[in-house]
Amino acid sequence: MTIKELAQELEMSTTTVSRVLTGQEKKYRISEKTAKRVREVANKLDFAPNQIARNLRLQKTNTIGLIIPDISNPFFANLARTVEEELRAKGKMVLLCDTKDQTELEKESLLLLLGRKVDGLLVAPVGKEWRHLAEYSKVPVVLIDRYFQNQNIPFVTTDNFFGAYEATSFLLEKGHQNIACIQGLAGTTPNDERVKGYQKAMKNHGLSERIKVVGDDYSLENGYKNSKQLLARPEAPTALFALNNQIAMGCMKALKENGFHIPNEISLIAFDEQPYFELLSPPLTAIKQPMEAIGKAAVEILFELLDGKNVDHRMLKPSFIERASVSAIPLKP
Amino acid sequence: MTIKELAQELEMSTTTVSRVLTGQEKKYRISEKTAKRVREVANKLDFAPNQIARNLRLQKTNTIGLIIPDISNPFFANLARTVEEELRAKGKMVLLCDTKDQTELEKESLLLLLGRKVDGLLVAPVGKEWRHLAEYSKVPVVLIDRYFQNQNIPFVTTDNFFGAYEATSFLLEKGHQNIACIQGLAGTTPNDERVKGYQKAMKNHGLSERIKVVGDDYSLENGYKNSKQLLARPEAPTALFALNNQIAMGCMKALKENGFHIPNEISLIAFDEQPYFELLSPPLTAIKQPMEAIGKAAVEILFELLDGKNVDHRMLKPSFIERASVSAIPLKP
DNA sequence: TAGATTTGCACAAACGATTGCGCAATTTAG
DNA sequence: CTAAATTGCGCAATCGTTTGTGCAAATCTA
Repeated sequence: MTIKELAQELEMSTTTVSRVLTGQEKKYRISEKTAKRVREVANKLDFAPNQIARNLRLQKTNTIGLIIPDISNPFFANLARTVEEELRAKGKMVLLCDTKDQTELEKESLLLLLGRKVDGLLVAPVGKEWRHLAEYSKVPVVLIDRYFQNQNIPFVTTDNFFGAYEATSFLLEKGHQNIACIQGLAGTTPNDERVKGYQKAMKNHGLSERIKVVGDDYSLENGYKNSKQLLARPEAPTALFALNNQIAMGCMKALKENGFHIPNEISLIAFDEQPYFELLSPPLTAIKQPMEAIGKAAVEILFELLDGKNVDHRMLKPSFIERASVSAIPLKP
Repeated sequence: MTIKELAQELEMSTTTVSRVLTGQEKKYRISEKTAKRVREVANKLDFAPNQIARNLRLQKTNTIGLIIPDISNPFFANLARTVEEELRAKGKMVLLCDTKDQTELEKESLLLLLGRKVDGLLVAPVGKEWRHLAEYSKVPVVLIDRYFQNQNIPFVTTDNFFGAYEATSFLLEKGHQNIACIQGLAGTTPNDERVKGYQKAMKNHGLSERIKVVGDDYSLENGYKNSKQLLARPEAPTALFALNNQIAMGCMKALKENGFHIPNEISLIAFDEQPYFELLSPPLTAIKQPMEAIGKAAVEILFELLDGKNVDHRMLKPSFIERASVSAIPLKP
């Protein structure tokens, strides 16, 4: 049913109907009597305006594009959930794109979404390239999680440096000196910041030469493979710091397979909390990112941009969840 | 840049430009020379047609609505991933709605998506009501996971009865007789089918009077609470069958808290496999749903519907993953 | 060479809403 | 009672595409 048919039913012009239904009756001096009748009949006939036509006319779609590297990663799934909820509350819908951590798919997604005239974009970028994000976008963009220094695209992220510094310091205070860090995708900001936090803590304890960073992506396999290699060395580490949840799983798998007892023989900390961490054995010590706050902040910033305001980035503090996967090491003489 | 501006640049009509860019040059006898020039200039100027306008004119949006109870549940997150990938390959995009397992939000989502003229709908419904799904929809709908008997809405689902029957039989063969089943949302088809599978297996072993089904939703808390209650009874079960992954987590948490050793003192099986199950201790025996196949099948069916074909439902076999959370019980005399 | 075909493109009407402007009818002012 | 002001609503353009139809120019037929 179109507004035209509705107008015929009412025996008046589409103009009047439209004005009533968009709440402009006063502005255009439609009599209350007419307005009431319009609303009643529209209701009775279940009239709903064609959004496509509205979008075209109003040059606005009330749609936000959400670009994410991997929705099956619980980190991003949670993000999507919060974002969807917040946007829905503000009358927007979300077009979802999963890039599988491939920059090419990210570019393609960007173009597709812009072609569909989204009002804005929320992007958790792959993180290696940024030009396409800055160039193509005529609409407001907010980056999430991964971002780019000096690029003037607003972002919201965890304070990765702080979290990693804290975690490493915790291990150091427990007496660990031989701590290896298994990183994710090098070159992406969160990863590099976490590595820096780890390095800084090591340096502060005078252990610069003990710094050891291995690994090259955010996968379970990466954690698994590198753990095995580390354990095989003569100077095997006494503690592992896994830079995301999937890497941590890989570590755990490797440690168990090789018969290393956690935490008696080796300690483990993960960046990224997951609900099941408390059920593992031992329960896993982790740095928790404020997922919900991140999602909310991103939407907030996006709306400020849509309002034409100038906004900066936002960096949120992670929290430290101490569990049983870390044990103290007696001080060596 | 609009097609009009592009046409001016080329000094020809929008008609011609449009026909070339939509590949109808032969049908409308545009000379190859002209066509080539159009394509070149369009490329150089990065012209991309306004999809909103196309959608309006073509009465087709190339957009599919995806309605899901909870995207933060890995089961559905995985589903979303597959669906997005399959749809993208076919040139469709997905509008995402999360209903938080509330029928009201599901109805609202349905209306919103229809207002936006999606070409079709993929719905993992809350599952208690179905009228809105059948009534409102002028577009093809495929249900996923939860479905409705006799409703003539095509669906794709795991063979829940079979999976549950198999799991229960496995426990029975191991000598368990006192097996409790902790269910999810009663009244939803997958849940009820799983319960039936459990009951059938028990009956086949002559244990009808030992059938015990408790619980009332798909949450961790439900699994936790009911496990505690079961354990407190004089005739505590020797095995638990948790009807989804979150319930299983709740069971595990309760068992650990109460100091019950799995599987020595009590066995546990979960319906729904998750990647981290193998890392729990003990690794959790589970019934794995063919997630990817489900997503693919759903998209396939949807396209058949869009092609005007008549399709029935599809029921996919789950697989059984045996791990260490079940032990045998010596036969009683 | 005249008429019939074919070739190559453009006009203008959709798609379904919103909105600036105008124009009667009614009310108010004087 | 007439002119001015107000009230109540509709005409038609517009958003950016696609497409049925028409109309010249070029080519072919005989």
